[in-house]
Amino acid sequence: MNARATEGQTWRLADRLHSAAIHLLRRARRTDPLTGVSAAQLSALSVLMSGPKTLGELATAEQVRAPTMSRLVSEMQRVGVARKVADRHDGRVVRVDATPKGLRALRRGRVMRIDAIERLIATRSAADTRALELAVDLIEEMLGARAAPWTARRDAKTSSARR
Amino acid sequence: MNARATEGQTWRLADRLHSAAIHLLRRARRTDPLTGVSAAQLSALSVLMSGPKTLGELATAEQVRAPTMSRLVSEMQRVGVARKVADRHDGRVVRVDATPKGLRALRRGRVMRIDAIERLIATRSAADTRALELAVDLIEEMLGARAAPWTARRDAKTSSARR
DNA sequence: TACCATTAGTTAGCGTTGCTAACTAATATC
DNA sequence: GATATTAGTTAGCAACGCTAACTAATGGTA
Repeated sequence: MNARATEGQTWRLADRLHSAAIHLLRRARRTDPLTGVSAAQLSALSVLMSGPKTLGELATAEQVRAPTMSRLVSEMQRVGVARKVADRHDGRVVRVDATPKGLRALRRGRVMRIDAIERLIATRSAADTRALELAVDLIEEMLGARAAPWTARRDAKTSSARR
Repeated sequence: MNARATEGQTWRLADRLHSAAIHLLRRARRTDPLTGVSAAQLSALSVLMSGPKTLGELATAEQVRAPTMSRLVSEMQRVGVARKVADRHDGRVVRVDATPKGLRALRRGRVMRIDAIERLIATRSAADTRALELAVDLIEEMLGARAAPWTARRDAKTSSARR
C-alpha cells in the first residue's frame, strides 16, 4: 500500500468519524428539552459542577466571549440554577456557583444523554465494547485530553489505560 | 466481574464517548467561518448535494420546522448558494437546488473539517487507525447505519430546545 | 500620592437560527 | 362546489453568538 492510498484512507476515516460523532450527538441530545434548562446552561452547569468559577473562567471553558457568558449567567441566576457571588479579595471578579436546583437539572440531563448512548452500547458484545473503549482512549489522546464541557472529565483511575 | 459492575462501566464508556464526540466536533468546526457560509447553510447544502429537494424535505432532513427552513433557503438564495424553483406539477411545492457556488462552499467547508480531523489521526500509528476504523463501524451500526450527511446540525451547545 | 495601564465584567446593539401562530395558495376529497 | 388538507410564507418572539464601548477595581510606578 503506497503512501498516497494510505492518505486517502485516513481522510475517509476522518470523514466517517466526523459523521459518526454528529449522529451520535444528535441522538444523545434528543432528551435535552426535558430538563427544562437550555443546552448552553446545561453545559455551563457542567463546568460549575467541580466548584465555583469566575465569569471569565467560565467563558474560557465554554469557548465563548465574556459578554455572552455574562448574559447567560444572569439568565441562569434569574431562573435559579446559578448564583453570582462577589469575590471577597478582588472587587472586579464575579464568582459563579451552581445552585442545588441547577445541579439537579444537570444530573437529569446528563443521565438522560448518557443513558441514550448506553442503550446503544448495551446492544453490543463485550468485544465491541472494548473496541469502543480503545477508540475513546485514542480520541481523548488526540485531542489532548482537555477538561470536558458538559460532562466532567472522568477521573484518571477509572479511565482505562491504553492497551 | 458481576453484572452491576459491567453496567457501571458501560455507562462510563457512554459518558466518555459522548464527551469525545463533543470535543471532536468542536475542533472540527473551528474552520467553518472560513467558508463564508454559515453552519446551518453548509448543513443544508450537504443535503442538497444529492440533488434538489422540496422545502419540506429539507426541513425534515435538517430536523427543523418549515418556517425556519423557508427563511434559511431565502437567505441562501440571496447570497447565491441555492435556488428556489417552482414545481411544474404541484403549484404549492418549492424545489430547492444548490448552485455551483454553494457546492464549492460545501466542498471547501467539508474539506477543512475533515482535514482538521485527519491531522489528528495522522499523528497515530497504523494500529490506532485500525482501532478507530473499527469503532466507527460499530457506531454506524449502533445508530442504524444511515447514509451519512457529512455536516449537519450544530451540536448541542448551540441548538435551542425544541418543543 | 497621583497617574495611568490593565483586568473583569456589563451594557448596547446587531445578526443568525430556532420556535409558534396565523396566514395565503394550491390541491384533494366528498 | 364546498370543505379539508397540504406546502410554504410572514410576523413576531426568544436564545445565543458577536463586537464596541463603557464602568469599576486593581496594580505599578514616578
